[in-house]
Amino acid sequence: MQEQSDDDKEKPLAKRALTTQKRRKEIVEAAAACFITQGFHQTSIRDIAKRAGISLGNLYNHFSSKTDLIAEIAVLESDDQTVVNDILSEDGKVQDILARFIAVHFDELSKPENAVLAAEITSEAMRNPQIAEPFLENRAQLVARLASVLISPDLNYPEDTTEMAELILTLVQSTAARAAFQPGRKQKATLGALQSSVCRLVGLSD
Amino acid sequence: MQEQSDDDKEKPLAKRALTTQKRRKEIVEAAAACFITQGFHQTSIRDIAKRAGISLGNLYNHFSSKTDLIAEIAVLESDDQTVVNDILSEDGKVQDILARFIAVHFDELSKPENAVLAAEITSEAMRNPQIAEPFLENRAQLVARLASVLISPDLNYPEDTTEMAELILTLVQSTAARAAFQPGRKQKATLGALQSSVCRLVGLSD
DNA sequence: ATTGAGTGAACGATCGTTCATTCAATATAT
DNA sequence: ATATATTGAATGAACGATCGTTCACTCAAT
Repeated sequence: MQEQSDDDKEKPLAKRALTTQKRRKEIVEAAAACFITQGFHQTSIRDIAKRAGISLGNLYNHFSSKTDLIAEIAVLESDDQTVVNDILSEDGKVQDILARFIAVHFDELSKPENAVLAAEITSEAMRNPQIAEPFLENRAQLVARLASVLISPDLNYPEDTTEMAELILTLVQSTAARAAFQPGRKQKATLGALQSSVCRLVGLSD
Repeated sequence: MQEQSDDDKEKPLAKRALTTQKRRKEIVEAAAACFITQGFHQTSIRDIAKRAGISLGNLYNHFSSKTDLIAEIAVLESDDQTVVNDILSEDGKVQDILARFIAVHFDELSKPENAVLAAEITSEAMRNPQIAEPFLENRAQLVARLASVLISPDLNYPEDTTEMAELILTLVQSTAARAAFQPGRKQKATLGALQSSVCRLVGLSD
């Protein structure tokens, strides 16, 4: 994997920058793991450094403060919603799109790690504007997409679609969080109830 | 207010025990206030003592540890659900009971202080069994009551009422939490959407 | 020669908790 | 009723641990 071309000046991503990028990612993943098991404010910088396998001082070469790290995690977690956002943008019958959206979003958020991290972020966002901003921005985007799906077909739906989209999103996310600590078998039943509930809300047959 | 009866021995609640009880309550209220603005783990014992207007050492005469205080707050907050529990036990038409339940529960949980504290407790309960236990117990009780309301009338409802009760409770609580940070005017619209949504879920006309 | 990742000691602040002590309220003995 | 002993609320200093952050320094990559 040796490359020595003449115009390498435009690609200064040498060994140095590459490992730096990798190291940064390792730190973020270690931090996320710590935050999930211990929570934001019960996790120390030393915990994260130890888990990432680096020294205490070196962590500060990649992140200037603990707050910055928390913010980064919050942003990355919110960005994971890109997948479900894409589903809502696909073509197809409304009931199919909704069903897929609910199933995928539910599956993701009912994983205990994600549920715990989401709860931590939610709690933190209520107090820390730096966390609330990306959190609310991503949510607004998701609501807008979902609302557009609710308009598109000819479901007789004269009401405020944005309000309904907010309500449905809230329902899906919080139901998934609740299901995260149920046994796997009951989870399927909860997902089923959720699916038919949303259908009922938007005026579709189950 | 002097009372000197013969059988006063059975009522040894003298000045001492009374002020102790009062002081304990003051500490709990101070702690709750601190937890709301700073969160559990960003609040120090010194913060609480200062807010309660007592010394650091004296706080330990009333609570043996910070964890105990957090647990006490969590229990008291969950016990506030007694009001809505009573509403569900009243007699009357199902739609009226449901509407009252939703309105009262929503109003309570959409107060920012309560929303913040609830989020804090939820997050903590996922990690701390001492918090999760009373939290889940009270919730189960509320779900049971709500489920019994869903059975009682002759709404054609062959499905699992407990699952539906869980879903409705989740919807009401999380919608209220979301509304807590909306302007007051939008809150009313959200409550309206919530009311009609629940009606639709249980098969009632709006 | 310069840069920046990497290290661990060190710093000052703050944490939860314990401690010795004071003092008013209560219980007991006279 | 008076004197005495005991209790427990109240205080703030003190302790050891841990916190987030900084620092001087090494060394490989540029």
